[in-house]
Amino acid sequence: MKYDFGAIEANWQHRWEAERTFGALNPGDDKFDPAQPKFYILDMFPYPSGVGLHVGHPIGYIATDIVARYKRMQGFNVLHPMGYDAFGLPAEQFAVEHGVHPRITTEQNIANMTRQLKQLGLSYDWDRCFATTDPDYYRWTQWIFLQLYHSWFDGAEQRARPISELEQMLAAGNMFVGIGGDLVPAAVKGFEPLGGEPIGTRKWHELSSEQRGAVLEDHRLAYMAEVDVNWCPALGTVLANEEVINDGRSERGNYPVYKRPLRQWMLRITAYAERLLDDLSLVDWPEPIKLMQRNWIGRSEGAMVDFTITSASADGASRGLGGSCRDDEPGDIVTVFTTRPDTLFGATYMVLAPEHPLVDQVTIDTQRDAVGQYCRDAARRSEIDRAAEAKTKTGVFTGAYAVNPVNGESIPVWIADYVMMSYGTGAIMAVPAHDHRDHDFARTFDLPIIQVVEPSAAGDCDIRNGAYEGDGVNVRSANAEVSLDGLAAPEAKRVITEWLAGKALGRGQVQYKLRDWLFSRQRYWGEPFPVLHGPDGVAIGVDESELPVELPEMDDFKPTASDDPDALPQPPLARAPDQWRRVDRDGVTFARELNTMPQWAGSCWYYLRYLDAHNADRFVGKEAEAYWMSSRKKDGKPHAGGVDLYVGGAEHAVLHLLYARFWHKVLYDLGHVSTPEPFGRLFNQGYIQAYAYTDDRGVYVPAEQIEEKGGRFFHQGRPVRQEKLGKMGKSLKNAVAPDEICKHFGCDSLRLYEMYLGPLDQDKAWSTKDVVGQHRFLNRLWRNFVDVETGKLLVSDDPPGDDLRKKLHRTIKRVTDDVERLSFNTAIAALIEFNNELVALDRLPRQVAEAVVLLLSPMAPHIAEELWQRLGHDRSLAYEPWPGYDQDLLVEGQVEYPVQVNGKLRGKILVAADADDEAISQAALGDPKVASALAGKSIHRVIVVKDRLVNFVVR
RNA sequence: GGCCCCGUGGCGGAAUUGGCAGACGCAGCGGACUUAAAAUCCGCUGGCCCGCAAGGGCCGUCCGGGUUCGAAUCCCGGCGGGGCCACCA
Repeated sequence: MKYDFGAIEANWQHRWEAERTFGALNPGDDKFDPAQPKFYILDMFPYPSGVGLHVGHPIGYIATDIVARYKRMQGFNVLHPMGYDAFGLPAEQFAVEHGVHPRITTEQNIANMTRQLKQLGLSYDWDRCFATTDPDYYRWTQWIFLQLYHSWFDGAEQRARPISELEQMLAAGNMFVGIGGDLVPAAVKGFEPLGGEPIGTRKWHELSSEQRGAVLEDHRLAYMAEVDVNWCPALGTVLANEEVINDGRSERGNYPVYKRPLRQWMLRITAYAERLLDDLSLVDWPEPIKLMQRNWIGRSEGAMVDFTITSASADGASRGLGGSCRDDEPGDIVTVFTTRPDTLFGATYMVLAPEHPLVDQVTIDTQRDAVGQYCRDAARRSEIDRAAEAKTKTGVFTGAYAVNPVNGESIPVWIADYVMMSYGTGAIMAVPAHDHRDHDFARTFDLPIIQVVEPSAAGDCDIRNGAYEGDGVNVRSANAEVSLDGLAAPEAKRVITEWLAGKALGRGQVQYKLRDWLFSRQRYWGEPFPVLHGPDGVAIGVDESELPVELPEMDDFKPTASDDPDALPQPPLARAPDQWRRVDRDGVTFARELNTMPQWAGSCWYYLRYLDAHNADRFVGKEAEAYWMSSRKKDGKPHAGGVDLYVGGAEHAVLHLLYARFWHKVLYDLGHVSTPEPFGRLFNQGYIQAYAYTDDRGVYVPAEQIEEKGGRFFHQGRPVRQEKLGKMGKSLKNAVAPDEICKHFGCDSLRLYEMYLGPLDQDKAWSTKDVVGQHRFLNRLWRNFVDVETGKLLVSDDPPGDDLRKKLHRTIKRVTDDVERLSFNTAIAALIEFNNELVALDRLPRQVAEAVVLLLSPMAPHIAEELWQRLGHDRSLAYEPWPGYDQDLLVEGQVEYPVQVNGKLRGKILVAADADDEAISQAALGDPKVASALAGKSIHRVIVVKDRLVNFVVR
């Protein structure tokens, strides 16, 4: 009886589904065993794409499936779910292309992908499956949005709190509202911000209701604000910073993106910058991903420094040390952020970003036309153009001067697009001697360059050839009150920052690159905001009882795309029926928010919904959440808890993974989840790549139709060129569907092949012809168990011989260790090697046969289940205990030692395992080859490394 | 330009801690079975050299240096490939 993988795989997939073999039990369920440890293993869920899966997709799914099956056999209560991230641009674009409603195409795509996933024998608990587009799901996405909307971030306590508590504190007089809307705790008596002037704090009862609303709005974690957003006309929507790549193109589609001031929904992720940074120390993630998040958050320490602006006609230098003169004629103050306050004495000019709010105010009349022209040009260009022109510095003089507060020097104020409004204060002090960008600019416009740092290492540093940005000690850095001369940078920074703070001219400042998250999209296929706008323009959250706010049915759901940068975003929901858009509340007509949430909203919390996927009363039940998310580590160290193993591609390093951490922390602060981090351990699998082929016009031809002859490649008889390896997909025409492979070789072979390709975290090249190797292995294994002629089981009840038993136990150890460290390629190699040992046997001892089947089962579950059944078991092996090994059997009676002479291998000896060093070296000396290599030489030193080798050092 | 990762046979890779380089698989070659092919099975397979053979020698983990009794592994300097960021003050 041959190995009929087709019938076997279909049969077992059917049985698993019928018997609900992989259903996970929650606390409170029948037969739930609280003594079992839990293991939550999660894949990044896919978009239900129209073309379905190619063989590159499931590499991570197969890996997690192996771990899930292995953990079940280890006695864990395993949660291994799957779902679909179905809102968003790809689904909508697919629907638009096919002229079918996205709900329909999404459903079809989900059905097809589910079929494909099931065909791979993945042990998901399908009962917990959902799509982010299900109203039962996005109801809770909207609910979480409302939690954000109804919360504020308490900076003093570094946590989110209900906005009602802020209102109470303000009303009770425990908190004052500062001039800029900053909250000032009443406890800080005599609080004085910059400038040393008494702050105009107002009490809550002194504010009008509109002002109160505005103050609250200013502190909500979800808020509307007019900000410079990334507007992508070609996609017809605005985008988050994280969705804009190369500083000026959309991540999706690679279209140009323009900065436009627009009123949009924002999420206050910046409030969490410090915690998002700090808590990376709690999680077990790949270092490169942590680094990318750190870089994205972009913490830097420096100082804010105030410069007073004077007009060109005023004699700036006569004003003396800054600050003291402000009382009589308070000129405009421009605050700059710098990470190099130690170089303040070398600041020879100042630059404002073209978008800086004070540009108009500081510009003198004779420069107004030039400045206006320059700013308009800068605004018209997309950021990518600005980046492309980065080589040459451009700028325009405002005619104004600023007073350098440390030395009273009057320095010119320029406008230049190399300063970004989006970072720091949008204004810089320029130190051309010690910053290469400032240096370039100063050269271009012939501005003075003053060196204030002397390189500590004696060497010729000519500041006229370029900026010196390295270490050194300060020179020419003293005024009547403070001197930095002779100090190294860290000390100089500290001294000058203290001096500035003492004079109320500046203060130390921690700055982040992270921006608030732009959360509106002008799309149809997304979660509607649970928000209503009143006739007075004030937004209110809808009542929780009214959730979900369902998407209206619409025939025309297309986004309004344009190639005109000046076009304005048009949400498709503006075309929704009146009865959806208008809502009556107590006789007042409210309008629904017409934007929708971005793609990322649904994936920010899906891992929580799996825990309790059918809960109609809460986004997740408290008990289920506490059980599945709890930390397994009991070593007393702080640990993130959360998902025990999260596997997915590295492309989500700063998008999904940062957003989800942010939402999770808000939910944590509000008491809705029990762990500070969502994903305790993260693993990035590599991509499967494949060769692509181009014809003589450079057009890609389908890789599956390529024939190879003598190292050359042909498509329909014509020679084609093999391109570099690339990610599988439509554009390179190099995708291979798993369906084909399953049909030819079976999915067990496919699973083994994908895992055998190499280390899980590396990119690997697909080669269809190589799959046969794993297929041969399974055939060989089958023949070791089953007589192909008669179908009889080739198993005996005799115990295995000592030698075989040792080999078995060594194999158990190898496979166990390898699976533990996700090294599936070597685990499979160990099984192949052991199986090759079995070929020589007429009959397999039952003990050996059962152990081999169990060891193989996580990787090739179908053939394993079939053999397990033939070995006489009626139940699935999914919950059979994982084979253990006997330490004693791993120890050999005799150990083989390689013997080296001066590090070169000269012979091998067999020595009793308990032999001492002396006996080992004597045995080595007794080896004829070693003896001849040593002949005539004097032994200088003998190195014996236990269980490793012997090395004679001779002269 | 900055930061990070990686370079091992014809190919994918193994070598978990500085200790026998090339496990395992693909491809290739030779053989068995077959009318034949596929499938399957057995053997060989890093390079160069000596030998009829058994066997033996030298070289070898991108290149050049270094540390060490000993380096694919650690350090320094190149070269090549990949990733992330990119006027972030």
